[in-house]
Amino acid sequence: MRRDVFQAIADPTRRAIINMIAHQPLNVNTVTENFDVSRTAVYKHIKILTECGLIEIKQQGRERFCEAKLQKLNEVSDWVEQYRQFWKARLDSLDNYLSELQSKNDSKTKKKNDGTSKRTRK
Amino acid sequence: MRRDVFQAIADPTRRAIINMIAHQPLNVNTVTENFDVSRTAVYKHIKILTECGLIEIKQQGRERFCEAKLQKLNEVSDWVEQYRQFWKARLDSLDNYLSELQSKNDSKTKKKNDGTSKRTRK
DNA sequence: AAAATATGCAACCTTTTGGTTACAAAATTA
DNA sequence: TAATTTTGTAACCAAAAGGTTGCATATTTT
Repeated sequence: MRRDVFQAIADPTRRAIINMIAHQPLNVNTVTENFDVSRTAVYKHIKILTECGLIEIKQQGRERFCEAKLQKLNEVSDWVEQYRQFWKARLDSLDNYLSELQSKNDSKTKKKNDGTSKRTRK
Repeated sequence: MRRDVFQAIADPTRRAIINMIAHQPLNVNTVTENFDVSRTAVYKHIKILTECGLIEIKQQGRERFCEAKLQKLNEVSDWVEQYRQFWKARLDSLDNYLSELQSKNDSKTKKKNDGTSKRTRK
């Protein structure tokens, strides 16, 4: 039974659950009301999210409130961000290309150009 | 056949494949060599990654090179980042708590404190 | 041309996933 | 106390996922 964050957020229903409780904790029945699958199905999703640490259950009377613990999303964030350079590189190239194009065009139409319209990217 | 980026990166083998070809394109056999499953299994993973746009296949003679197209990871990045406030908030609270504690402690032990050791977070 | 190499894919199998119904147990309410 | 509400979980099912072997096809190599 693999139970990591990547697998947990792969399911669209689970992502929707996370979205629901991100703002405020909700009990199991309330979460269920927003889906057209059974309470048991939703409960299983909640259990998976609990097992990988994305949510925590707090009992209050006969109800259990699901509280989002989104620190765990750091794992995903870290993994994704390590590749940002690989998809940013091309955008930068396009940027340079466009701004070169712009310069050429500028010098063709008007001789004066202070360069303020040049696109930049940090 | 659901084929979205979240589902694609849920499998650890596929994440490993992405990692391999992020730096330079590799042909199918070379990718396969690094795993202990069959070429067919790896091929299926590559197909899934292709179908959701994370990699592109370029034929070159009898070989096919797999090239990473990681722009699609933006979908994941965007989804995760929208929640950052929810897990950053608590760290900030802890930070404030710790720095308050520090102040109290400082004023108890030595009267003089220029505050340079105070923890800050932007 | 023949052999070797690199790949795509069908057919099949087992395990996992996501869902269901049915029932039990604990807490609240009437 | 009896009825209601909220939840946990067992038992079961169909479909999807991840894997395998075997074979066909296209390109090089020899």
